[in-house]
Amino acid sequence: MDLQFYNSLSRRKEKFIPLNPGQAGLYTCGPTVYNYPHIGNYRAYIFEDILRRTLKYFGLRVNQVMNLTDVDDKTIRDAAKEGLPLNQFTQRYKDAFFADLKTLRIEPAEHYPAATEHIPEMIDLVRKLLERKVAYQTEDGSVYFSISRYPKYGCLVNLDPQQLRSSGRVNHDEYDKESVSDFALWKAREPEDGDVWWDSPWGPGRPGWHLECSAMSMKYLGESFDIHTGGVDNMFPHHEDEIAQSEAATGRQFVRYWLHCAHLIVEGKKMSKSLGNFFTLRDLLDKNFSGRELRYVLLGTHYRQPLNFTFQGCRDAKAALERIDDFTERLRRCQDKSLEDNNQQFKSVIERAESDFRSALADDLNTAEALAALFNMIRDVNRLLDQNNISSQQSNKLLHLLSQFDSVLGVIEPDKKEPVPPEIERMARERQEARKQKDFARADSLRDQLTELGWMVEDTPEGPKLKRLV
RNA sequence: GGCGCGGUAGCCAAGCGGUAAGGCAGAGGUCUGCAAAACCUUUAUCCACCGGUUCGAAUCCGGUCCGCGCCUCCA
Repeated sequence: MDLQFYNSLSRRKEKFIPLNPGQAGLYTCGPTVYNYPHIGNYRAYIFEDILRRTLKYFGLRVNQVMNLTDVDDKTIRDAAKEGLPLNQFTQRYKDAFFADLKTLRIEPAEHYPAATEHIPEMIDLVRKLLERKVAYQTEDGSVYFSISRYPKYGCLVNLDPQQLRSSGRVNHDEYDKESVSDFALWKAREPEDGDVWWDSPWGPGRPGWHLECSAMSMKYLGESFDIHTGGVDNMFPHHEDEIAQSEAATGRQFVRYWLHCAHLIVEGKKMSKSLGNFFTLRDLLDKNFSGRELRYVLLGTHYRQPLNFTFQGCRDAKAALERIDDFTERLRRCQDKSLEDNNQQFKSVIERAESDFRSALADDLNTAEALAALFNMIRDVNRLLDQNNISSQQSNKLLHLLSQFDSVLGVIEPDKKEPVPPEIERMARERQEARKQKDFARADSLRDQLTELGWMVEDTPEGPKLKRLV
């Protein structure tokens, strides 16, 4: 099955045909590093991670660029509030971001360009736009993009430029824009900016918000590239403006496929600090949920569907993952038994799983369905396992298949297990001894003691198994 | 007001023209010394509501109600 994605540009699913066969250029909107990201942000990053991993699963070489926005109104404002130099302030959040990526098992991108390190590229772009007369300079030394000189404006979000209302949010310093909807390419230095400014042909200032993404994506991926992603809220104005300024500068199509992921709500309500339902990854870890569990929760809903995040959902995820863990553990312990010839049956289980999994992902990254394919396989194989009808060679094959699935999902591999303390081990052995003597009262009392210490013991045909209670 | 998304079992959630995936939870059973795990059976005659198109609709069209997002710096 061919890979297809829902392209926001055309509002329909389209077969994915990369610009260069066998490769995919991917620009994923990254964090503005002025704060710790919340779980909604992570929904976007995990969606982007699934996209990346799926492209690889389908044999494409991926070149992913994720920007770090380390200069904008908020970074400047908050750094000043804390009396820190901008780069020192943003470094804290960059570090936290990368730590979180690890916790969430998000694969690193090939490039993480920071806006502050690409000022010259941005200035070049502004220069080009001025040359092409789609931008103009104002008296204070700012440069704006002129929407009226770019007829295609609004193609992504289907907005009528005439209808853009002038919101009350227009800054006092933008009074000399030709049109309220024109957006800043370069912002002249203001007193509040402190020492955050760069020299430019138009005087000291800093880049406009959208400029970095155009400049950096084109630098690393070329003037025209395959895929650009972000949250739906970024479609306007951010992505719309990116398209305008990039295509006006190059005369070429900027991005071929735009993918946007929907938002996350919490217990049916919009996440907001005032409602007290605003969570960072740290908050979840403090509540004893793992990154793996959050990742699983986020994979359960298709990325273009609003996701209702609940703590019940996190608990459900825990249980579902335990089912996966029990299964992989069972495969690892699997030993050859007296086997009937089950090759035909085994083959059909594997084939169905593989093809269902593959077509689920191919169809616009349907992770919910991919997960269903995984669980169907688990049930089928458990059935064979119950009949002692899986050879060790077959179980190895299955473990290999699971790791292939996990190269996309990133949730199958268990978290590092706490080693079993010797004392616990000893008690389990003692209990096993008691069971052999048919001293079940003693065996059960030992099991109760183990439970109290936080360990569950399960008796399996291969001997007792200890599980940490969570 | 404009543009757009959604309402599917107790909860989460796929499916988007051919007769309801999957996970969690619940009930009964098999297995087990007892458990746990696993497996089996079971849990929506029905997909917000009302009309229409069709041999056939949760899926398409129109309308109604409800929830949500964006409309200049929020994933």
